Amino acid sequence: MATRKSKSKSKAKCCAETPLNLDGVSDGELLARLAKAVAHPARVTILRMLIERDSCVCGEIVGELPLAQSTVSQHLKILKESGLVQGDIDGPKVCYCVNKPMLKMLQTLVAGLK
Amino acid sequence: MATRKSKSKSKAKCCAETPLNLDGVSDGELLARLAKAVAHPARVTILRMLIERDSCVCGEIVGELPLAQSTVSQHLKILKESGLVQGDIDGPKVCYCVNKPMLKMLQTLVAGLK
DNA sequence: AATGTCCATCGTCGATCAACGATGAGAGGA
DNA sequence: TCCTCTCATCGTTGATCGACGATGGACATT
Repeated sequence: MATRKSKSKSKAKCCAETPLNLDGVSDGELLARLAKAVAHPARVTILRMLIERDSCVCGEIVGELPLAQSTVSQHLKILKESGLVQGDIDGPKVCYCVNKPMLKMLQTLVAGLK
Repeated sequence: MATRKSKSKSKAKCCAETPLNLDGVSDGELLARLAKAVAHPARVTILRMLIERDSCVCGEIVGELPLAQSTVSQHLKILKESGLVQGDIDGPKVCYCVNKPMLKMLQTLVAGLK
């Protein structure tokens, strides 16, 4: 599958949509959680990178950050746990992309502070 | 400077506006900092309380949260350090209010994630 | 002057974060 | 098969957070 690596639908959204189930979480707590996920410069960078390109392989992220691979993986894990990001396995690589509904939720909650 | 006493009971904005000097801080770092300030449910509650009422005495905040006074004071300190909130001494009390330009900045940065 | 109220700060303790190297699991390519 | 590449996870270390009680300072009232 040599064609798989650079081919797989240039701007493809690799990730299936997640319906973002929010169990009994108040929106205050949800805002706090999402804010916490964004509360680190490296994670802001990662998030922006994933937004700019529609999806992104983990290795590219590591390549652009002055951090060890394991550290980047940790940040990605935090972003995934927050729901802002999801990742799908694509062969030996892992493709990450933004969970847009969750990002929208964050934006709505922050915009609602007024 | 005459009546800066405790008579200012009404919805007075007790706080002078701060020009929010952001020296060499990238907007990614700024977003991370502001997000960190919001990244706790108690601080979200405090922020919303300060937004709802135009200003708020510290004691009222303590009265509405299930936390010790010292803990609330810590959260207020974090919010102040982030620039999202400012506090002015008004006699024996301390009046807190939201720094609207900074809140607006947070909203702009989050809304810019797209 | 003495007292009471309001709030910030200190010191502490357990929990979590942030970073790293090392190791391991999967998927291809040789 | 064996090896390489990619990524997640483990284990560790130092720093920071989050909570509390206790202390102390500034101010108003007595």
